[in-house]
Amino acid sequence: MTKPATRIQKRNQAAILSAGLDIFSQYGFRGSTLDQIADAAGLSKPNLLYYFSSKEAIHAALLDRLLADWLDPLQALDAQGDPVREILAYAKRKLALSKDYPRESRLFANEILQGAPRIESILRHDLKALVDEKAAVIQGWADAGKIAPVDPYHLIFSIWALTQHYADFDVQVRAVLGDRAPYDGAAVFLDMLYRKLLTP
Amino acid sequence: MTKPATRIQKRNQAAILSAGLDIFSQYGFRGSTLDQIADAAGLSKPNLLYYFSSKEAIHAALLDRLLADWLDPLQALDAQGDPVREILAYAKRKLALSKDYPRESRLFANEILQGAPRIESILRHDLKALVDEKAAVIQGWADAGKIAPVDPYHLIFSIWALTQHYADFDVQVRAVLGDRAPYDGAAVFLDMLYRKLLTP
DNA sequence: TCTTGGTTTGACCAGATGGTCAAAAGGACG
DNA sequence: CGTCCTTTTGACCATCTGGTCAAACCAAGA
Repeated sequence: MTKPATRIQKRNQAAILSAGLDIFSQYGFRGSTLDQIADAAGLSKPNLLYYFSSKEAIHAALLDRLLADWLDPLQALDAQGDPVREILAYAKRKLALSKDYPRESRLFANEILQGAPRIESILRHDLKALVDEKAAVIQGWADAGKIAPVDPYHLIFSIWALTQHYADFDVQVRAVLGDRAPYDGAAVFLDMLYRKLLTP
Repeated sequence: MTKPATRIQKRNQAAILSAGLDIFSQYGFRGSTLDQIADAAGLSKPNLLYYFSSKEAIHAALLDRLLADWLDPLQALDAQGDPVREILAYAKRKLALSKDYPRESRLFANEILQGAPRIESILRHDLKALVDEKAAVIQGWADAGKIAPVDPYHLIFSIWALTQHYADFDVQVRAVLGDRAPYDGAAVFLDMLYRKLLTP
């Protein structure tokens, strides 16, 4: 029996979550302050705490929303599909996530860097189970000779690393590339890399 | 005419830097406190401030020490050597850095995530110059047909991403792999990946 | 218009945080 | 032992930080 959120509630909650994402993704949980977030959201601190009961609550809401979207692309890897195409498509989806949701990627990176205190159990259970399942699929493809015999776990790690790098290390990438756009070259490079790696 | 550091100075400065590395690499600059660092170093806060004039000073000393070691492996990439062997050796050196100095890797990651306020100019100048130089070398190898025609910048990014991932996302990697050792499989995987990618 | 419930705010609080300082304690060396 | 310089500490401070609360403000329906 939860009452429907009012127009103002929706607007302010969205503003707070966006502001929280800005701040938390840059400074991590401990390094972020409610004043910063309230400022970024255009609200006073007590007003912010009217919508979320604590700093923790904002962070938790963001992590919740993140984790679903984060595991989704791997979930979609289809054991019945064409192996190389499936893996390339997964890499492409992850790269698109980095491009379109870099703040979410950095929020996740910050959480992991701090030792993942709030999501370690999710990593240990949900994430591990999902990766185990998909690794078995990839191992099956390798055993059947449909792709080159690669360690499926490190293959998945490599996709995470290569795609998230462009969001997490954005500042460094741009410092090196100057005014050239990162993501076009990245897409071409990743396509070639995985095509050559996976061809038996 | 700087006086030579005493035995006690050396011991305490080393303890402070190690403690600072522990804390800063986990929580970032803003999220770390002097009390935490003093605790980890086994000193009182005023005593800590007797050796380093401020929180900033500890952090700056760590970044200084880091950056030299960080650029070194790429510097060693030899235009006269065998192309594939040189690039593989670079990847191997970076992977060894991740394995042996994970705290340094995470310190760097934290700094970049926060927008690299303290090292952006170094990235823009020193790092960019070094990468430009080595990218030209790799481009030359590609043009000469000695390696496959890959974008040298994204090749270098990929080495950074793939190696640092094991240090920066250590918690996640271990959560997925369970008790299996990450670095042995990683070395084999990276070797195969770059061998297949670079073979013309 | 009045009422009612959601919304916003200023003032406030306890504890944390970066940093200071004078004084005490320790070590090395004649 | 006495001296001098280094090292350590307890007490302290201003500011920041997460969070509370009562009161004021506003929007919308009766």
